[in-house]
Amino acid sequence: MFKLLADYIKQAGEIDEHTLAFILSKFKLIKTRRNQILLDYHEVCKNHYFVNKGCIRVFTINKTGLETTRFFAFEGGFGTALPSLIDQQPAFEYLQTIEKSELLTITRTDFYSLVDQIPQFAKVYRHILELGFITAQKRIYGFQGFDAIEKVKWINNQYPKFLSRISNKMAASYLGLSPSTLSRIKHKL
Amino acid sequence: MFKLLADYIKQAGEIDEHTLAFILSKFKLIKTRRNQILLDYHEVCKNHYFVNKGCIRVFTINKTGLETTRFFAFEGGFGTALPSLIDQQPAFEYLQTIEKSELLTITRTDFYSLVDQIPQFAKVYRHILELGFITAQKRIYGFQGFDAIEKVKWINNQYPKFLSRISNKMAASYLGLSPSTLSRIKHKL
DNA sequence: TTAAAACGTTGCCCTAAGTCAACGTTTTCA
DNA sequence: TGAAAACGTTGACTTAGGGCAACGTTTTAA
Repeated sequence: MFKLLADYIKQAGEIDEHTLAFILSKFKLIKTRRNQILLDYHEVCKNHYFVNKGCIRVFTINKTGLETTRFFAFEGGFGTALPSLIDQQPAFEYLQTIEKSELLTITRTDFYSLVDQIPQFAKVYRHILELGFITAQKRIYGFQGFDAIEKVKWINNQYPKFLSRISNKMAASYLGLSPSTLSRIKHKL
Repeated sequence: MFKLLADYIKQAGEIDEHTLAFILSKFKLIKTRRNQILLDYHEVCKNHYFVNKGCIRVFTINKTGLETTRFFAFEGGFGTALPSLIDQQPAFEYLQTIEKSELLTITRTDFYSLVDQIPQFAKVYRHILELGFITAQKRIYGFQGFDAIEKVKWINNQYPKFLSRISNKMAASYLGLSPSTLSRIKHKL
């Protein structure tokens, strides 16, 4: 049950079994349904989630009702409303499992206690942040100056299973396209 | 000369004068010209820069010759090609001072030594990453589903001096607009 | 289990924003 | 300091992709 998470932690640096077990003891398994909301728009985020199975989507809805997907966390990755978790302001975004999922969750308090007390876990957090930053950068990089076809090729390249795993609507809202445009392009490719 | 940087470090947490002085001793002042390139496209990034005066622009040019600006670092902020600095791969982006600038620079080696040896500096790095991540997120957030006018209002809101300080061309390449469109919108507002 | 709601795809039309070009202004650098 | 290059602005034209609607399919939930 903790294998994926243990691997994730180990990859950030050497760690003894005892410390690892202590870290893991702070995580709790939760099972969620398809389309279950983990965090509502106006809530302050209090948990970090590691995806053991399934997928977390981070998305928002603006005043005109347009839905925008910011991020997907798949098996073996962390997902949360990080800005809200960091500064404890309302999230202004939703967290949702878009498939039946198994998540390992840790409270914000426990998470930052581990960061402050256990140097190896500080490294893990550093790794999460570095990866998050690079991912966000790549996305800006990947999107600016790309037309619709290039965006779709880009996502196929970054994560080949993306379009078959994610619904047309959510994929479109991630890529910044209308569902109809994405549908037409998939047909064309 | 080190005042801004010292303030930046102090804001991440309590620090004694001696440790602070040790950290500062690793930074070196460099003065740069307008439009001076600090890092070339295929180079691996070896330095982190703190902007004391002036402005660093991070940008890239794709195969069709289109220039895209990823980030501006102004006075009191850090700027570098962070993905390249982290993983020591070629940057595929440029660093440039777009105004006559004064930068406090530290080598990658010294930077990560400080991160590993001095807990307070690890906090500074954590802060840089958290801020970078949130900034990148806000930008994706701010841009998706926005039309040209909304983007311009957004940037005026985020950083009111932006359009007067940054050239039309660079501002357009940051906002993902053509220079003509940005020019027309500025006229309209 | 089934009625209702949501989704995917496609056609038609429209509009926001890009391209290109012209021209005056500003910046560069030899 | 002055010629050349780059930039900003504006007009005329073009086009990528969004909006809307229709309709069949899939999903939801009572």
